Amino acid sequence: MKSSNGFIYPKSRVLKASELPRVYRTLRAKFGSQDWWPGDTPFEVMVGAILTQNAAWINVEKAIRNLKTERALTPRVMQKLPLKKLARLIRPAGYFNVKAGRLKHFLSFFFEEYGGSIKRMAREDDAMLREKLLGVKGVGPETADSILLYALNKPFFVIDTYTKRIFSRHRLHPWKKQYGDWQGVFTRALPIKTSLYNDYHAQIVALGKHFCKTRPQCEDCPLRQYL
DNA sequence: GACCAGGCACATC
DNA sequence: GATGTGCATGGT
Repeated sequence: MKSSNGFIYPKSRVLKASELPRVYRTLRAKFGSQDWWPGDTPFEVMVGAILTQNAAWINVEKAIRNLKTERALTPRVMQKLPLKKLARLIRPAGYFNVKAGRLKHFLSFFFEEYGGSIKRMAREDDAMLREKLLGVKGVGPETADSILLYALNKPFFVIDTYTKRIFSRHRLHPWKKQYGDWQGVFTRALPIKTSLYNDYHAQIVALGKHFCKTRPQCEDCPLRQYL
């Protein structure tokens, strides 16, 4: 199987969805509990979820550090911050003009719907909250689910590029490959449990970062046994 | 200098 | 409904 980065992967058997719990245990045994998301407060997690869109996390950290230095990592302060200044602070995260706008859109939503209160937001009905988040310009399915899962501890499984890449390689993918189809594969195979969804996605990212990118031939990939 | 990284909106077919 | 494109920095 040839990947987008040009490497030839070993041909895999078809991984079954019913094996996903065991795959998790394998990853967990290799990487240990990941204890995600890296963020001090729910608001920081939400901001990080927008900033990390198609960006390397190391660069997101720089942007967040800038916001902290300016004491701008609170809803009220960030909302008052001029768009240009916000863009300048988050510059290292890339697409800074776009993302500054997206943060502003999110803040408007956050204040209009919940008065800038995480607690009030968390009291919203789960499915309704997801719909509302998806209505915010700049918040797509992955960002919405990241916010729901990692900022608000609600059971929504996050699908990202790593997930699609890794499990496609093991030939486990939905017939249609839209976000919701992918999500269904995992939620149908796993118990609905926030802590599991949380750590499973974190394990996938750990795997994606350390193996499928830097060691694409997978001599020592923890999932090699499933090929 | 090319390629990639924890996406999304929008245009076009 | 699928596919293509713009957005942009910083590391490899």
